Amino acid sequence: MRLQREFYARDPRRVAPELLNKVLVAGTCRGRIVEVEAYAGADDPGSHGYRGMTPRTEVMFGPPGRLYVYFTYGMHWCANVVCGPDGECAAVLLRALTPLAGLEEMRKQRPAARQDRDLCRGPAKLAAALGIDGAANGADLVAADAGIELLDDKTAPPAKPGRSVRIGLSAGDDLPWRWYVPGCVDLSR
DNA sequence: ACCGGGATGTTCT
DNA sequence: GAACATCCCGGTG
Repeated sequence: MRLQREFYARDPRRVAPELLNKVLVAGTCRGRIVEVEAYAGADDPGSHGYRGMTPRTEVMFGPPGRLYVYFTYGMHWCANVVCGPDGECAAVLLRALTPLAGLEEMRKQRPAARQDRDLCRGPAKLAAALGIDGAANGADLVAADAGIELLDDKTAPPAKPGRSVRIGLSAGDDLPWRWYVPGCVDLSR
């Protein structure tokens, strides 16, 4: 069943570990979430929203359950799930998936991937594999806007998720707000 | 396997 | 003008 609004409307550090083992659907593609990172607002120097709302980060401050998709390094898109109450800056970055369906489509959209295990091993890789770009920014997952939604297929999150500091940051890199499925072969890096 | 550098352009100072 | 929630490729061992 599809995740509902109240699931998202909480602290991203609470939502993040619960997103593990949920299923991301985008068109014909599906993947199981195995790695995430939480981002907050004014108290999180690693967040895009640290210095307040800008045109780019507007969605992050809006209602929960929407997709925040940003462009970085001149070529990559990354997808977040907006969390917390409307008006607060909070989101969870999707960092890695285990591919479940639509593998042919993913291979087409990720020509550089040598093996299927490389299709969704990283935030920009999974966005490319599922065809998620700026057009999906602000899409409401609860309404399955743009064919994108999050499902609970009754696979429980890991009882003891792995946890570490977040990856690739120059500030806020001391906060242990990354969670992952321990031992999973599809993690980033 | 690991490491180093280049790609590429939007966003904000 | 600098930074950037990254990835890919080509080097070496």
